Amino acid sequence: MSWEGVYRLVKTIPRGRVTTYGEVARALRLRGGARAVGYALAATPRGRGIPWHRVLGAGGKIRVPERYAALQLKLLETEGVRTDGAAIDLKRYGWSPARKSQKGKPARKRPFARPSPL
DNA sequence: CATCTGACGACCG
DNA sequence: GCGGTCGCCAGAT
Repeated sequence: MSWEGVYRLVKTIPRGRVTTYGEVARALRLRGGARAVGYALAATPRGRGIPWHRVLGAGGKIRVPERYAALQLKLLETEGVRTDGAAIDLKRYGWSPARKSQKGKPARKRPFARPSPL
C-alpha cells in the first residue's frame, strides 16, 4: 500500500537501464532511505509487471537473496545489461529517476545519465 | 498491542 | 576489501 510510490517509480525504469535503491529513495524522498526501497521490493506484488530486477544495490551490486540472483541476472542480460564481474557498470547502464520537483535547484546534470550503449 | 521479518547504505576499524 | 553498527518502515502473525 504505502509502497505504491516505489512501485510506480520502478515501473518507469527503461529497459536496458538500471538504478539503485538509493537513487529511488532519494527521488521519492523516503525517510527510510534505501532500506525502505529494499523493504518495498522485498514485498513486490507479482504479476504487475514491476521490473524489480532493474534495481541494484549501491555500486551496481546485485542485492537479492540467492534464490532470485540468477533470475535477475538473466532478466538483465535479456535486456542487454551485462555484468562487469561482481557488479553492473552504472556508468554504462545507470539511469537516474526524475526527482520530485525541487525548489530552486533545477535538476543539475548528474554524472550518472550517459548514452545507452544499446 | 507486541514481535518478527526482510531486495540498503554510509561510515569506521 | 571485508565485517560490524546504526538508522529505518510496512505487513503478517
